[in-house]
Amino acid sequence: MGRAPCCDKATVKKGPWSPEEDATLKSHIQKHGTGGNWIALPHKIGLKRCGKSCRLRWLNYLRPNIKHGGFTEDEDNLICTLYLTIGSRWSIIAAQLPGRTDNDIKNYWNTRLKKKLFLGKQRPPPTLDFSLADHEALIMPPQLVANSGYCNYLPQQNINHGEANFQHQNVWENSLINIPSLQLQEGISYGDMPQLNTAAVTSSSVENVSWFWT
DNA sequence: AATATCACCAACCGCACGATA
DNA sequence: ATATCGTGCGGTTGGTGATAT
Repeated sequence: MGRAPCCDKATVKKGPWSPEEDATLKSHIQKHGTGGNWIALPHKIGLKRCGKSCRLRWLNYLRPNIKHGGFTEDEDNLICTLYLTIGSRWSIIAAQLPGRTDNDIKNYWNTRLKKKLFLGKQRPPPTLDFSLADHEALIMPPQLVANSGYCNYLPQQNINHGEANFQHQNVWENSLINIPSLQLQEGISYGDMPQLNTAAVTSSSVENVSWFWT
């Protein structure tokens, strides 16, 4: 037996939100908060919506200080850098971009940035397939948390030698390296994109991560 | 002008996880 | 210890407008 659905799908309304629904939800949350229970919220305010749908609508659209569209070059670079570093962990990436939602960034990546970054390339970008513990170790050194910065991986050796070591380092102030530009400037084809050597990545040895050109 | 294809994005779905009874 | 529930997340879908043929 599967898990019980969170709402009655026969009676719940789906599809685009009307301005009236938006106003009802926004007004209630601004006055009373979510009440800590999204499932109960729609019943309480008379919306024929699933609680999850209300939560999504609030977080992605109605919440104050949400920015839509108009991504800057800096934001592009940060998204690309973080994606190449931690993969599709959109909530973590969104946390580095004030006013942006994970859904927005995910859509932006899937529809535009991926194409921009890998324009004309034959294969999709490499997936970074290593454990959660490794992700955490890679992206959350103490300095990173303290400074709300992020880490980066930079090539140490000549890329023509078939193997390049990327050294973990924190990136401060204006020292962010534009990975997409770097790849384009160096004329590296997609086939040269680094594949993560997962065997080289452990929580205890993240200072030097090896990548291999394929 | 009509049709097909593409691009974008809001919203849905199912799963995993943590809290709690 | 375990079952249940609510929440958060990432993947995917479907509607709509823009563009190409």
